[in-house]
Amino acid sequence: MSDGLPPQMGQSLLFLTDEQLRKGIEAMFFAYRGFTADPDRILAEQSYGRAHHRAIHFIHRNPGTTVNNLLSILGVTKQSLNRVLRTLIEDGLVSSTIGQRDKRERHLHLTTEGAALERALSDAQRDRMRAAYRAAGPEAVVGFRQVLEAMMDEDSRHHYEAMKDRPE
Amino acid sequence: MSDGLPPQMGQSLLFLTDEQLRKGIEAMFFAYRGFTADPDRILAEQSYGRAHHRAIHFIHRNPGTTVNNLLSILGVTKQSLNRVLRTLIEDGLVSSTIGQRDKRERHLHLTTEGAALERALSDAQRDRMRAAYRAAGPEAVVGFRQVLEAMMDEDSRHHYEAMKDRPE
DNA sequence: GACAATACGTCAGCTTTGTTGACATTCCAA
DNA sequence: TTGGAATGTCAACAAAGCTGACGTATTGTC
Repeated sequence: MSDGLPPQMGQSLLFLTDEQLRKGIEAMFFAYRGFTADPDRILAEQSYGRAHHRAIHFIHRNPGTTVNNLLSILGVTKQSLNRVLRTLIEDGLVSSTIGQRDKRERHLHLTTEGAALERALSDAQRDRMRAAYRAAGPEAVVGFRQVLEAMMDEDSRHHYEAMKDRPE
Repeated sequence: MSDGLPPQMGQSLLFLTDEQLRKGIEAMFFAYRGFTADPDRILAEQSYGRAHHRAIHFIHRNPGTTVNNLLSILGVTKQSLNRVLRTLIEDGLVSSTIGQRDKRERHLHLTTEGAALERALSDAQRDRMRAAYRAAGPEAVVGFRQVLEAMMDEDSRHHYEAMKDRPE
């Protein structure tokens, strides 16, 4: 064990050492900061926060979604989401319309103004993601997504898969 | 443009489409939830939060670090860090000793008890990361890390690189 | 038609974790 | 030696999460 590795570990499993895993954990931590940095700057100008960004993103991706559905995607309580949603509706970024089939439901859409903010936010976030993709190359991108998908909870994976191949 | 792609885009740049970038963004969002889920459960039992986890992790990785240095790694205000640090010191998980050379500085170490919690937290997080690595395979892991590193801010990358190859 | 369940909104109150501002202590350099 | 910079602490506030309770409208079921 003079090499610091369990003796039964062959060359093929070197990527599973605690050392490698620790690097992955720290990379995830630092990268997530970069991931949110650019949208955060835009949001701060309008005194919105990350919670608003998440709501806007998933309403954009699921036009007409109900509050309940959004709740299960975001994984927060309705009280928490409601606070965010209320300000977005008051500010005219999101519209809430009573359901036709089921009048208890509210269907959520981005207004023109909401879509404009969504675009600004996702442009900023995509720019960084594009730079990272370009720097790392196409094969790295495949691996990136594979590891991320394998890291998700069951629930998250369901939501992710459901939206994954839906056109923009 | 009947394929929905800009005509100048060759096969080699398909991984840079907005569609691909969006999938990466959503994968990052959902994966980060999984990434923090297991430690969060352990922390909740002791009425600690993610901020405590981060402090414990980086004190473990940088024994004897000063508050200021920890501050720049974590990227929060000193007041915010101080609150977390105070509870950890009161609870006997972290020791704070006045600097010999510069008496303004405090040097931070994990106590035996603090190291035990650190172990529990990182074991849980490593388990999930290991499962994801194993599922995705070694080549995917290389790509995963490459994209994450390219996504970091300058500051984060410096901190990451400084700790990267330091033994556990 | 009565009644339980569902969907949504809201009030109140608490926690965690971020922020700014004010302040004490310590060090260093002019 | 003294004034400014650096380090860390206390106080107060804000964003965004949480639980619990409750009201209202609507739907579905017995």
